[in-house]
Amino acid sequence: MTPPPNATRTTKPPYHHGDLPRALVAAATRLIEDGAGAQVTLRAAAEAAGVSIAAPYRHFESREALLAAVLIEGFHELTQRMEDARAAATEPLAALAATGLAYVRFAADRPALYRLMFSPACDKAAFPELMDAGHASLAVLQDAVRDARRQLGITEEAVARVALSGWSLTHGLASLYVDGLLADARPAEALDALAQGMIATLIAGLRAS
Amino acid sequence: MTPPPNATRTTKPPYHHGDLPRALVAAATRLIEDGAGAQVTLRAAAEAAGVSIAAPYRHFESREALLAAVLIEGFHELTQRMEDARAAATEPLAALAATGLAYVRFAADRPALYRLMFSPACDKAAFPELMDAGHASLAVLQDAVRDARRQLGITEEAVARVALSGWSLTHGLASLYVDGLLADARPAEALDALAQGMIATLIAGLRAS
DNA sequence: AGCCGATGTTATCCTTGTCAACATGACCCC
DNA sequence: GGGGTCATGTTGACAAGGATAACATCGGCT
Repeated sequence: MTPPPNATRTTKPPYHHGDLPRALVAAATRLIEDGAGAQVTLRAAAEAAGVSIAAPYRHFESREALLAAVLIEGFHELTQRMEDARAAATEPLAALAATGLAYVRFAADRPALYRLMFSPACDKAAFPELMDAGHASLAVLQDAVRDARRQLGITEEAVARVALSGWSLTHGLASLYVDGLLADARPAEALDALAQGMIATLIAGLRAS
Repeated sequence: MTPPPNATRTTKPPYHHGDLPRALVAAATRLIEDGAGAQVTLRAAAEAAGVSIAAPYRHFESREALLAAVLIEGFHELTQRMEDARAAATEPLAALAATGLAYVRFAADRPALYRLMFSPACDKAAFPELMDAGHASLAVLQDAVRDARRQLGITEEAVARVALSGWSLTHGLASLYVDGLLADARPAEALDALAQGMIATLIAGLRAS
């Protein structure tokens, strides 16, 4: 798994070692999910990628920059999952609920990564690309809300605010889950059920206004 | 400010230096809020408290333990604020909304601290007291929900689940705010308005079910 | 008064982020 | 094909910071 299969190979293969940037991101991701969490060490990532300690600096300005790259990829995956879920539904309200559910499921599937994506371990303001990736995820939810505007009975200007409500709700639930503050909701099914219930309640509240 | 005035002196004054544990927690809190964030350094806290580098180890097992103490105090303050807000309202539904609003305001007032309180910088599972402090805050919200059970039209067994919804919503909003992902909602008033609207929507949704 | 243990200090080690100086080898151009 | 050039990778070193050990100090108890 160290040499990641050229899954979404968009950039041309760089130099003689292979794709070191990608290898480093993959190694760091793996380390994070294997328990290192926010304390991933640049040295460990370099070693896992099979290069020397200083090699990463040819591709990343700092440890934090590597972390940012990992998180950006995380946001891309999140965006993808939300888009897929949204596209699979046939009806706007169902699509909206599915989008929210996909969000929570992502957090449940990749808790360590999700945690870092919303942690001060990486100063988002310092990495515009990271901020953009985050906003791209939010945009999916906004689109889903816009599609369900009629069913929700809201105006176009309210879309952003309503999307924010949805994001807050799912993000809050997901955060509590990955932080272990949800003693119950242990099996993933329980979390799923909780998320679905909450989303339904919020939608009901919107329609009642 | 190095020798902190014995503000809420509850433990007996220890030894000859004064109350070093408290001084360290205060110093660390200050450093965190002055921009150090999760990268507070044990050395800096020790220096700010006017003691040598190794002194903190007489009172805290590790840097993380000091951090945990800071966060515990943060949760206590959060609990207090929620309780005050809840007590000030005269009607159950208003009390519930006020409790949620107090939560968001705490995050807005002390963003750096709030951030750390829900970050992987400190492994909550390793500090039972920290976990307890967090649960105490949640308990306030649960009590507020229980008081409004009739108005919300929910059963006693649903209380925990509904409280969780409310916590998720407010925590999500607060998290997005302190993470700077809310480009809008800059002035605190906007955040207040957003929070109130969301809480009202959620309550409406609960009553509609 | 004199002991004891809690508290604080000094010296030191180890990990880790970061940088500078050097090595290498792929690609381009003639 | 051969040499130049620049991106890429390596070695070595430094500084910051967490952690510990050995020593120093001071208050309270007997």
